Amino acid sequence: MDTRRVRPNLSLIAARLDVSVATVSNALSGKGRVSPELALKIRSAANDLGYVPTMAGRALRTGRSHVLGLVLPDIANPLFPQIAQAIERAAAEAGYGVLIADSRNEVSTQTEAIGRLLERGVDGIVIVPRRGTRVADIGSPVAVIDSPSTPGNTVSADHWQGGQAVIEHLVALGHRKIVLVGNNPASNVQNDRIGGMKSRLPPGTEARVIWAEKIEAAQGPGAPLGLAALAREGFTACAAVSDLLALRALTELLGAGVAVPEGMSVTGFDDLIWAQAVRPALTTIRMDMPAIATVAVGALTAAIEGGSSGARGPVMAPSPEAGRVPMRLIIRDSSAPPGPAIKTNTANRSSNGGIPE
Amino acid sequence: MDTRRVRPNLSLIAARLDVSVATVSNALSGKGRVSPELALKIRSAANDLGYVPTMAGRALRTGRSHVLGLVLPDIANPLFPQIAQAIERAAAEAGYGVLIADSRNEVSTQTEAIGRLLERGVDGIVIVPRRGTRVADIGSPVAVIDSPSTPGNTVSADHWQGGQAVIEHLVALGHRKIVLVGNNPASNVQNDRIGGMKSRLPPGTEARVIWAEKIEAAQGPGAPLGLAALAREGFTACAAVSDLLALRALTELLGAGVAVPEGMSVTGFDDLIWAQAVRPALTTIRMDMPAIATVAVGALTAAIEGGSSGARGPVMAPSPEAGRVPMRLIIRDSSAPPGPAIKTNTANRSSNGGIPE
DNA sequence: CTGAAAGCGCTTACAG
DNA sequence: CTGAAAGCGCTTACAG
Repeated sequence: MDTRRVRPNLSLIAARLDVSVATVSNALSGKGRVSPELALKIRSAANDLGYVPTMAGRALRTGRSHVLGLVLPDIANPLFPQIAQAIERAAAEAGYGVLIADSRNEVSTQTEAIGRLLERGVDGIVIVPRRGTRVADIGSPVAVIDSPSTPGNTVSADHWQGGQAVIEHLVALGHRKIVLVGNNPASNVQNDRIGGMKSRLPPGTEARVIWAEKIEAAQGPGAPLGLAALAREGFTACAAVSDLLALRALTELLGAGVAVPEGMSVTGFDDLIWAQAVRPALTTIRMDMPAIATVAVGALTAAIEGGSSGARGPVMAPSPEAGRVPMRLIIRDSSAPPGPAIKTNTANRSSNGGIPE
Repeated sequence: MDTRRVRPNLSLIAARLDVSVATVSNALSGKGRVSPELALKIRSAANDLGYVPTMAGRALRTGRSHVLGLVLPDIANPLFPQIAQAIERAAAEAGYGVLIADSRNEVSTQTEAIGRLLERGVDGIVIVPRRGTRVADIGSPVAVIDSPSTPGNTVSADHWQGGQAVIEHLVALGHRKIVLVGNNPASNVQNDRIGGMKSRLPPGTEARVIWAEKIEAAQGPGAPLGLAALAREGFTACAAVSDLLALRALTELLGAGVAVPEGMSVTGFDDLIWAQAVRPALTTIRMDMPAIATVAVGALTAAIEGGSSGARGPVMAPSPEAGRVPMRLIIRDSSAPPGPAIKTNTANRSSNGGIPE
């Protein structure tokens, strides 16, 4: 009754048309060793039967799975959707699937995760390390996103340039006393961002760097960053190394009665989903994930399909600079010129703070 | 020179030990048809050679890839990390890999994505639809997370119960006038959450439902939700259907000078990463993703490995109720008893709002 | 232009 | 307990 009980294969098509499987294979792969008429007939038969090539067969024969692995040592990282989406698209475009693996931020699990991926026969691996864990030669093409490990196989956002763009923006708005807010001073990415910021401070400007983890270590978890006090000292802007920190800064300032951006401008990094949800919406700077993914996947597929000796181990940009993708500033409402002696956001508010007596 | 030039296979091991590949296969798969001593020798040889089974060969022979597909129609959804992590873990535990596919929130792309996954030979698919798009029978086991499609193949957080838990919490704190904040009235999930909230309002309490999209449609994009005015009307708490909305509510309130939680308590939904980053940290309610993933993956693997007729098409809970996983309330600082006539958060603030004159 | 054959690495009846 | 053989679906020299 059910005509398509079994999944059709090349033999079925061949039998239907009374030709050989080799010819069917050649016709379908379009290598052009088949007469146009026959090829047409074969293709339409394949279509009618709902033929879908079995990857296992192809993979076994060719030695290529056309699957890439994506290792996220910190899958809880809120950047993950952007990364996964970009990699998946770039891979799909290149004819590859993406197998994910979570290494739960542990080195041992990362090794395991890579192993599992390799067992599943991935042709190459994209790794996004949290800290710059050095990725050993795994005997397969590897592309590292965002933290240099083995030189030459890394692509990354240009965090330094991103930091510069933020400061240029704030300085152009007229800010002269700026707080730079980091979380963890041991992070390469954060140091790059802050380094870039510092490098663009014109003479006559003042910057103060604060690290959230240090503050918490000293004053206990959840301790306030003390930005309201800095506002009182005359700082008019605060540039955070992440949207998460910017969010914390923003709510802390608003809660302390410092209006944003009038009392203090706030900027973030990464343009995560909530940057647009807060009020004021967050000025931030965004990685060009599609570009980064294209570089990573492109390097991988080149190594895979190029074959031979180059196909094993790290691939990618020969110089560390080559793999740096510029970041883009996105200006929203949380940054503005320093307030003209605006005291606070009392304008929107009844004298008792909007709470009925 | 390089001893492990080629990837070792069963034949290599067999040759090394002068036994048949069948025996090697049996020894390694531990089916117990081999004498203990031989099995031991084979296993150690396999180990020495660094043998890793080739999935393509196994898949071709057994017809099982041991890979599951994960279709995210909205990969940009901030819940994605939680979902992907939970599914990946549950799958890995069951011996399956996870291939991701992004359908970019379009129906046509969703069909394509499923097709790509099927071509790659996945044994089953987990789908997380954004709206309740009905998933057609694709001839493979399917588990749907979160939006009922074909009845009986869905697992979901119990959004209704989650809404109830939020209101119970607020009512217990003493709130009697509560704003319920939704985004899109067409969303099943949001309606479930709000429905649950309403169902737990005791007599004598008052609730007002507002929908962000409606407000924006009427007053333009980015229009304020008007929560400060509601605070003035005597509302003391605001329960949002998502952390994103709660974040918007929180910043809007703080910006308007209404202290949180003193002037108004705020609660969210989902416990996304930023719920802990804001000040005050957000009281919210969390889906039990690991449990949901376990149900989804378990149903899939049962259908796959159970084989026979049940292996095709939707699988899972027979009744719509069976697949409902309870949500858990997480109490943080943004909810508290209604302020005892606290006016605003002036305590932390100099009279001019922290801005130097 | 077309086909017969070999083989990728594995597992599974089946025979001994 | 062990092995010889077949076959999963595909592609690729090779021969005609």
